[in-house]
Amino acid sequence: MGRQPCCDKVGVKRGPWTIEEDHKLMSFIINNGSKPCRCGKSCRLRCINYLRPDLKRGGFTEMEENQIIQLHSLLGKRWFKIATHFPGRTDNEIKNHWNTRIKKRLKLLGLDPLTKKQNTSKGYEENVEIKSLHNNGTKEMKKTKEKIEEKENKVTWDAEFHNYEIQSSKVDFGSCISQENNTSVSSYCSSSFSIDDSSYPYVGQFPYLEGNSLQQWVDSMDSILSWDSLNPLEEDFHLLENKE
DNA sequence: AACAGCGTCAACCGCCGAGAA
DNA sequence: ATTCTCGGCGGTTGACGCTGT
Repeated sequence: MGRQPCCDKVGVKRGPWTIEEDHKLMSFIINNGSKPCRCGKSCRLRCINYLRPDLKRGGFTEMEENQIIQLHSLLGKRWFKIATHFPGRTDNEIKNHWNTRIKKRLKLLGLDPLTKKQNTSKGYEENVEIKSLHNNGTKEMKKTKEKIEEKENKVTWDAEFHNYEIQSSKVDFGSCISQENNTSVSSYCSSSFSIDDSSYPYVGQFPYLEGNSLQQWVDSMDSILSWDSLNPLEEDFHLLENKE
């Protein structure tokens, strides 16, 4: 058995993050606020997987997918290593994408997700056979084909949206804030957002970023992302909380 | 309209290794 | 040398939204 999970600590909150907690965490990172009542591990994860300003959002492009497949055959399930080849992507994101989409895509193509070779063992073909027997074959196959096409169209759209996001990320925070005052709370919370909602979900939500460029934020994040100083500061946090 | 099944993804779990005590 | 603590990272879970019946 391993050690007890750090989140078992009394008074340490778990579950989905609230906007307020994100604010606290961002504020804590920038060094003028209190840390949310979460364990360091959870804060680190939240920052890496969600709050990082250089994060790309939206679906993976076909090129990215192919690159993931290639890297997976070279590195195996070392998602962190794979993620280092995709600036703005997290290991979690890549892992999720692999498990939910790429695996299936390879299977549909009759390829073994592990070896990427044509799957000659029964698995895939058997599936198709069973489906044809049970669902009158051609109808089901047509549906599957339509689904694949639909998803591929989505990927193309997602790729275009990516470009939009990349362009958005080049914009200075200061100028963004004035444009983004209308950003709704729901779009901030959501992991996916429409073009109408505009670029990064937290832009405009952190007034203390005003005047700072995105790059400055990234730099300040990088300097603390080792999180070495985070746990000792938990005590300070409690003191600050009591003062509030 | 209601329900079931499925897909997605954020967040947590827990093992492992490194480094400190 | 041993024990303890913590961060890293792959595996897993569960909530939520979407789609089909």
